[in-house]
Amino acid sequence: MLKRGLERGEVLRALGEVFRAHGYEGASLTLITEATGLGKGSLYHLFPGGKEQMAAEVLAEIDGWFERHIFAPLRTADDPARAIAAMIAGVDQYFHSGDRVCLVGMVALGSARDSFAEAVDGYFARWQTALASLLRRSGLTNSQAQRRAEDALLTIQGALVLARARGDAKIFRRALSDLTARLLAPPA
Amino acid sequence: MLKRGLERGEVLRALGEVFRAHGYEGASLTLITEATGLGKGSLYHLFPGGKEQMAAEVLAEIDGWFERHIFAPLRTADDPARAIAAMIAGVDQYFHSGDRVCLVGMVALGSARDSFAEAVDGYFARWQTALASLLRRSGLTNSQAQRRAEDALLTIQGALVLARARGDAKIFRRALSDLTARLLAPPA
DNA sequence: GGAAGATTGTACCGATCGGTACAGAGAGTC
DNA sequence: GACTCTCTGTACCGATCGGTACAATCTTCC
Repeated sequence: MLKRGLERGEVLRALGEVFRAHGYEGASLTLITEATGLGKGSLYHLFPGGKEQMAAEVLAEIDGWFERHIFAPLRTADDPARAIAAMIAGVDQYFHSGDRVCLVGMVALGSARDSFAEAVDGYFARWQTALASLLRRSGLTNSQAQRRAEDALLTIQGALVLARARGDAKIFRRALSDLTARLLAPPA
Repeated sequence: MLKRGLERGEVLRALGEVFRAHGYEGASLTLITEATGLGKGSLYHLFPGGKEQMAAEVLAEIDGWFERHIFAPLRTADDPARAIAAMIAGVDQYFHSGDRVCLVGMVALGSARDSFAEAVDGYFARWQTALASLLRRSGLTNSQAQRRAEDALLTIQGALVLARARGDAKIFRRALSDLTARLLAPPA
């Protein structure tokens, strides 16, 4: 059991924030011990694989969250409009309306990408497939659905980058609102 | 004068590739000396401000390239369709059709953001303003033009992230092609 | 209470970090 | 050739990096 009842999930959440704030290479063990309140001894006891294992588990936890809250609902929903609204709401919540950065996207851009290529690709691939399957059920052809899902993912990532770059979270909310309309539009 | 006739511009270009490949924090002086062929002595002679100055000058050089090849033409063009096509072609060229990452976007996401906040914000702000001015001349209202320009920047950034994440540069080309159509569409 | 195992803080490791000092090589000028 | 000034390679700096070793401390169960 962990000291002070700290669960592994809480540790992972703290780790996630450190990686988000400083990137994989920038997240030093000093920063990590500060953020988690855990000494090196505890850290390496929990994660014998070191920083790489920490990052891998953080990515897996993020993936799990999206799987439960975003991907799975998309696959099973029967009302497209409601499902899309729910996805957008979930995304808005997860990214704190643009104040929070996407760790998966960050890793993809950095040099740590190669170490986590599979996790990164899988995350976006499953998201796109889940969204496309919903769009197909709403009347789009397979290729239309794939393309529109790709557009959705790329819009979310771009909005996070631009919002961060310009220090204006409203950019993210505007993009999400436009995206909702674009996803619900009738097939061209 | 530089050894072997190496110009400062060439050094900056090599530096840019190192920063792109490893991020600001990941670009160690060892990596930098290898990429530029310059020892520490030369490096610190050329850039007394160290890594931070190197990154600042690289960002400035990128900014200059976009200013000359993208922003300025947008401001003075009289044929919107041609100007937009030229911008898209320039962007496609600069980012090697999706194989190259946007250093400005990368810096924006990383923890080095605060050090270069002004440069990062200015780059996107001038791009958006230049594009919006063209769109206004093509018949859009000011707010429509601003919003559509914002969408363009975010789409480009997102496409670069997603293409990188999925290891598929075609995503970038598709996004640019769709973006062209969206920019040329009549006002809603 | 005492054995066993999980958990922890601390000291320490070699490697590498960004940066400095400085002697000397190279080029230009007279 | 000698003086100047620009440029460069190398040795070195303290700090920090990710990671390991290990003894001390807690829990748990008997």
